[in-house]
Amino acid sequence: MAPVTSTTEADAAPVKPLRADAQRNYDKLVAAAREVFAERGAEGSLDEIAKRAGVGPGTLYRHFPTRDDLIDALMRDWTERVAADSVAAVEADVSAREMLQRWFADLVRHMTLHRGAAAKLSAAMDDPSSPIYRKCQMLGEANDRVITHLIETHALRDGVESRQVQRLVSGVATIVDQAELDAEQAQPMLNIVIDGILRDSATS
Amino acid sequence: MAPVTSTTEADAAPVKPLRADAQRNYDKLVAAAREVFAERGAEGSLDEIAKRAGVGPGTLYRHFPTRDDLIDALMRDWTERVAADSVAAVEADVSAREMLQRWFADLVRHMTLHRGAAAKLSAAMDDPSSPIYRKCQMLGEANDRVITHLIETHALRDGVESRQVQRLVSGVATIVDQAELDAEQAQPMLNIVIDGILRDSATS
DNA sequence: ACCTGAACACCGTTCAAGT
DNA sequence: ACCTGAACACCGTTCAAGT
Repeated sequence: MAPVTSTTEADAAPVKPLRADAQRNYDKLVAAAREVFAERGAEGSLDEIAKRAGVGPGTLYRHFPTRDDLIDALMRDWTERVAADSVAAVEADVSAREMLQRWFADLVRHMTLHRGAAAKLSAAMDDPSSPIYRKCQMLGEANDRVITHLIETHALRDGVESRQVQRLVSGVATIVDQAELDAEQAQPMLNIVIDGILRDSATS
Repeated sequence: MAPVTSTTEADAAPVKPLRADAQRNYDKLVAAAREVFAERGAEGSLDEIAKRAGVGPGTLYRHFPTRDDLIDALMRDWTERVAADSVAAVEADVSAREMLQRWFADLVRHMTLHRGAAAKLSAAMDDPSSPIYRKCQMLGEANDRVITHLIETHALRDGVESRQVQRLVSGVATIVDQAELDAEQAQPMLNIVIDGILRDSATS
């Protein structure tokens, strides 16, 4: 939620500058991909994306050799939003339980960017060769931020590892996505996870 | 594990008898599907399956109008194994924690029958129109058996619902599948779930 | 009643030709 | 340096013709 420092939405990516027409095509492809993935999910037709962007299929391949490269591009400002939410969670003046409830809800929401996104992110978590591996790392760092803070506060059980928590919540996000549940239906599952990592003293 | 009462492996399905050649093709298709799904996962080529079975593509469609009908057929004796494991878990003379550890490991193993199976089962859980919905219900009943037993033993926290537990463990199975983790790597996640549903008194 | 295989549609991917 | 679009390969799905 909190409107943290974020570089201005548009361009400014750390890639070498493109020719004007190439940049225009790049942007149109990303916009078209955002549309198609929103409608059809992560397996939406690449042909359709090229068509909507008004370019030939070869142009799509030149800019994005694989489908995941395209997904990665369309998540450019996503990372910042995730990080901002994790910072907001840590800085909030609430109980450990409430902090986890908010953060996990954020995590699930971010991972269900579009249909199939949660599954892709889950699979990429352990695959450094994936184009979206970096995005997963960022997600991991954001989760680390919250979990580490709670460990330092002695709110969590001994032995709780951030990585395991991330996997587990990713599993919840994937289920929410695949079974087309809405956000509220994730809460009971997340509460079990929270009870599973919170120290007994903090229990209801 | 326990070799519970199971009808003899082969035919004897409750469907109307097929003509001899049709039955032979049916069996060859199921066998070929088992192979291909084992190698390529749940999205393996149907063409390839027909080819390996030595039949035309039309024959595959006659017997199995959708991919999920084929998956359902190949899980015919799967249900019994799942049920048997849940009975064995309940009858085992072990602690609640150990019972859950065994049962959840069984559940994950059964759901990762082949690549993509866990995701399919998770999606079908809330979709009565799915050909494999019945399989999910059976899975649910097996899980109910264990969870209900533990509730009656007062081993679980108040408010724990079998359905939520099933979804959560399905999430773990899906992650295990997608990130290609092996069985042992699921244990830390499952332990969190167990801590999340076990009453405090039973904690390590 | 069941099977075959040609035919069609759709999609991903490549690449020669163009600017 | 980048784009186009034809061409190819592969796959799912249908259906007329056969037995």
